[in-house]
Amino acid sequence: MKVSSCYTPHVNIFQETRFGSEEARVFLQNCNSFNQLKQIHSRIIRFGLTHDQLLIRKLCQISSSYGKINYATLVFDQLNDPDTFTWNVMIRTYNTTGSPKKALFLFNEMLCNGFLPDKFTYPFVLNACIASDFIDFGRVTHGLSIKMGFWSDVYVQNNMMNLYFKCGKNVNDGCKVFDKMRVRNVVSWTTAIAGLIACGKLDTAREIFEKMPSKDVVSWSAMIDGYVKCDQPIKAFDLFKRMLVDNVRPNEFTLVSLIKGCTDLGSLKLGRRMHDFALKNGFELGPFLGTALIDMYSKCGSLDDAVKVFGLMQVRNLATWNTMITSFGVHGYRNEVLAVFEEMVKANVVPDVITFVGVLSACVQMKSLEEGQKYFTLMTEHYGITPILEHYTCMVDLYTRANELNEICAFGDTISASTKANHNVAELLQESKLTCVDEMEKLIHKHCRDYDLSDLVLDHSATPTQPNFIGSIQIAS
DNA sequence: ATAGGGTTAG
Repeated sequence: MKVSSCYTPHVNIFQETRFGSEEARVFLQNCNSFNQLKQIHSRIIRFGLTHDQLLIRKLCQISSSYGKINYATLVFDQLNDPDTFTWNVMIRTYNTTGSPKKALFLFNEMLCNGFLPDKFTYPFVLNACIASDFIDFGRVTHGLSIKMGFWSDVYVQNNMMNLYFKCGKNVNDGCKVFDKMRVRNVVSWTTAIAGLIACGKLDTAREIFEKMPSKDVVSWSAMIDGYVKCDQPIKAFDLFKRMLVDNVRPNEFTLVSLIKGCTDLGSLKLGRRMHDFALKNGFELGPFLGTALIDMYSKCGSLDDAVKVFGLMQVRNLATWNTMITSFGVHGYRNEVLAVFEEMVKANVVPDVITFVGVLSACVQMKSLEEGQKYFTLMTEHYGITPILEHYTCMVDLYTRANELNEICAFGDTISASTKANHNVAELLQESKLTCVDEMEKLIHKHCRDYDLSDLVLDHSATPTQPNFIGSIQIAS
């Protein structure tokens, strides 16, 4: 046995014996992982360099950039004199790690300690206000930004507009901000369009869209998605065709909206067409695109294709699993529902309320009280999920079949206590009958027309690496 | 270092 080939010497990134502020700075500059950062940090402590505020600030900033908010907070607390940049970094990281309220607390602390925000601080803070649904905090910030002279910054104004549209659902205030802006960029226009679409002002949004001096993918996608959301998929596809003519390359967002439009139309033909478009143009089957396709195929009647897409997906998220589970359920494949559920658990994906609606419904289809009880207990005790009306409805169904009167009565009390008066169980049950395939088909024929994209000519030889690949798509005249 | 658009639901 050759010992030498097995022996790998321990690699130490710190070869120098001397480790001063200068060396630490260089190491931090070249640091490219959180683990390395921790090693450098421990060196800094061991060599007594913690008095160097610049080093500590850098440590804080870099750990933030890795999203390690707890670590960053510990470091931040050791700073005697954090600069505005570092405050900003901390506020942003609290936002991106899902604690927008803490971001606002930090902003408050920043002001109390006499630190002045700069033009970067406001966008972070406004985002935190939106995420926390704190419109009043946002208004105060608005006033502050004016007092401090940062009002004219486009970033500040765009975020302000977003606050009023999104958080306050306040069309007037949002539009006021937009009107008052002297300089607008694509984001300003798109924010206004998206804001108006939430508030239901689709026509006004379209007017602004047409006035836009230059539109990018996001602007087109926002408008397209608006039509899909407002139940006007045909208009969405018309816009999509115009977008291609304008040589704007669609992205995953655009396609997901359009596929949703196919689902709403119930058009398998158009859905396949969009899938084909995605494949031919080299789109990856990411969790959003894939999930939208699974849902489309399932609801348009082709469970086989839904399963195929699911099988091809490299990255799946919770919605992907839920959609597959629900799809099997709707099509009556209860054993598959449970199989997919077990696979999901094995893949370490934590199920949620929706997952168990699918799972318990499958138990009802199997008429298996035993399975139902098993999963109900798993849901409440192992996953700590509070049951919703749909879960109770399944359990009542199972207990009724088994003639377990005591259980039914117990559930009856729970349901009465936990649901609002306007929840009508009978209505829900009535609606659920629509999932029977015959009814679905009737509905589709009644309400949906097959929209044809045959005038859209796709060049199959186009490859995603060609930057101007859209140029190969023509609209036949 | 900052901003706008997306999928699932008995």
